Amino acid sequence: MQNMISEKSNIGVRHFRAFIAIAAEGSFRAAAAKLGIATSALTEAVQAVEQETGTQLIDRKSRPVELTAAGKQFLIDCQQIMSLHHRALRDLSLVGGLETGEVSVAAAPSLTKTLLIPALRIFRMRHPGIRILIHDDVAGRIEKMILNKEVEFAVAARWRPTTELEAEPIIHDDIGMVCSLDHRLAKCADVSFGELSEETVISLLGETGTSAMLRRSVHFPRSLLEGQLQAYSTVAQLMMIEANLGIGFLPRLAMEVMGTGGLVFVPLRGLKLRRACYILSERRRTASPAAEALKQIIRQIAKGQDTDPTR
Amino acid sequence: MQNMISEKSNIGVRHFRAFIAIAAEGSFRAAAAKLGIATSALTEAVQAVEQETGTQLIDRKSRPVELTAAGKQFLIDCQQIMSLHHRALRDLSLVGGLETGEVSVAAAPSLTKTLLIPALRIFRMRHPGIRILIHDDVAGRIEKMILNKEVEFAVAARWRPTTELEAEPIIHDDIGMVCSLDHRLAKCADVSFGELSEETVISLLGETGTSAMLRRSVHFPRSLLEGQLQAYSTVAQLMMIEANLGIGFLPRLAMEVMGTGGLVFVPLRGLKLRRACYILSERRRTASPAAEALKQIIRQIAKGQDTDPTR
DNA sequence: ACAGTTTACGAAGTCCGTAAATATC
DNA sequence: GATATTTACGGACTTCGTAAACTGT
Repeated sequence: MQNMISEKSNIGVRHFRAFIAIAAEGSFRAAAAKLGIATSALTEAVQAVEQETGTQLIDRKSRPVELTAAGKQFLIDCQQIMSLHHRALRDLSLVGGLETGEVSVAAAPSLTKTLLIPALRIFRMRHPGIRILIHDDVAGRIEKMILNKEVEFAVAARWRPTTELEAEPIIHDDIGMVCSLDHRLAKCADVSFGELSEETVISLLGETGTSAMLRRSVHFPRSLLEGQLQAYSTVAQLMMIEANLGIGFLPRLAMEVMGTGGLVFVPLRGLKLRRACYILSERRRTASPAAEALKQIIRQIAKGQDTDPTR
Repeated sequence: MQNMISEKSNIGVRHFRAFIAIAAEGSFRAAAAKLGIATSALTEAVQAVEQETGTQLIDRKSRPVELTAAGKQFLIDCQQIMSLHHRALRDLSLVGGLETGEVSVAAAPSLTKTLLIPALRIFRMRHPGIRILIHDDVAGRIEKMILNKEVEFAVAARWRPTTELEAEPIIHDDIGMVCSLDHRLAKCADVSFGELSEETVISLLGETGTSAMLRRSVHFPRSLLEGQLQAYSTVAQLMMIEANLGIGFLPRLAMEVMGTGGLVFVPLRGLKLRRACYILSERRRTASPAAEALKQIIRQIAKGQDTDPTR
């Protein structure tokens, strides 16, 4: 007798289904009807198991046919296997069908409010079973989180171009002066650097994407780069600006982090600075269906929000 | 999307095996080598699952290929299913392979010692994993035990022919006089009824297979039918005979219940009475492999023991 | 006799191998 | 450019249906 039992066996779910149906119906005929196949197929299936294991499962010498002792034990095993089989495939289908699962995203704070949150509102409605984990952090951290697989993708400006990351541009964000509604320049359509020489500048500590961009611009005055007041976070910076302690240079969307409140965005006259924002993903890694769905919604939202008329 | 997930799905152990191997080896190629099939078969198998569930299991855009989150969960399910699958078929094979299981037999006391016990000695050696349950009882009870499915089969003389029971003759058992070694007739080659007229007869209470047979025989003297001493069981009857309290009329094999001790079997001159002993089974019911194996051994033993030279 | 099961055989589908194309590193 | 995976396609094996033979009530 071959002892390779089940290692290379052809016995599969088909046989289990057949046997379970016969056991349940008490007859090959009824089971065949229930499964929608011919009785000969059932005969063949049961015989295959019996031959392979050398054990009779069903006693046909009685009507109605009756399970042998071994068959009764095997039936329990079959039912358990089929139950697991069913659950495994159903769970898998739910993931693919976006009915369950999880997606974790990182987002720059500036994009969280305008882009990610509106996208999430739609996504939640469409796929209420999917859990979403948001990590909002600064640009440098975000890229690391993707590479560490802590998040599946991110919505952020690009920090340092890496070959490991794929960046799909989705929205453009103008950089300009931000001040309080109460500021003397709040009502201007735009502002020149000459008008700003007396202003208190509130900047961020250390290097950020925006500060790097400003420094790279030959037109932007060096004197305005380092602020008299420096905040650690964008939120602190904006709170100070809102309190009219000074002005700052920020992307428009970053300003909107603070809500519709007392802040005004004033473009810089003669200097069109804009940063591109991207969906950042790890290269050579396929997004989960949930992540892909969320990305798609983000693209839609971004299309509507983008300040670039060429898109 | 079709929601008949797994109800009629073709996903089976083949797919699970393929996926598990790929996950374990981290590569289609290595998995194919391990399973001894072509990589294209693995591609096909994984794609089938992915298509059916609409969920990607493996991220091929990286080397080595990597399971997706859904794939990792599915892997656990696959392993569990395959483990059950393996165990179910192995258990079944063990039963068929007579490595485990149980068989219950009834036997007439007279046949237990000469037939069943020698058979069991062989059976135990060949199939030590099989549990055996022996019910020794009188003929009338034995048949009921078969019909009640308390035992799978019995070794006994036939009691009342029933259509429900199948009787396979295996051994013939001469009926003769049994007396103590110390009895005056103990050394005779045979004995006539005339020599027995003075003897004390020890019989069994009520009707037994043997007494019915003796009564049916026109040559057997009516005076010897009812004993002066009557015992309830064959053992008690034989003990009294051994104590030389009288003689009895019994089948030879029944006498041997008492061991090689102080009893002698003396044929009846001019009267060849013999009972047939059978393997009794329920009609239209297939024996378990263990039962069939035991039956086969019993047949072998019976062949050697049978007093009928025509067999 | 009748209903149920098995056998025989042929059609359709599944599985798997070869080899060429494509993708990743 | 080397290694890995997928695609295309064809042959062998499985699976299943039909119909006839067989078995049990």
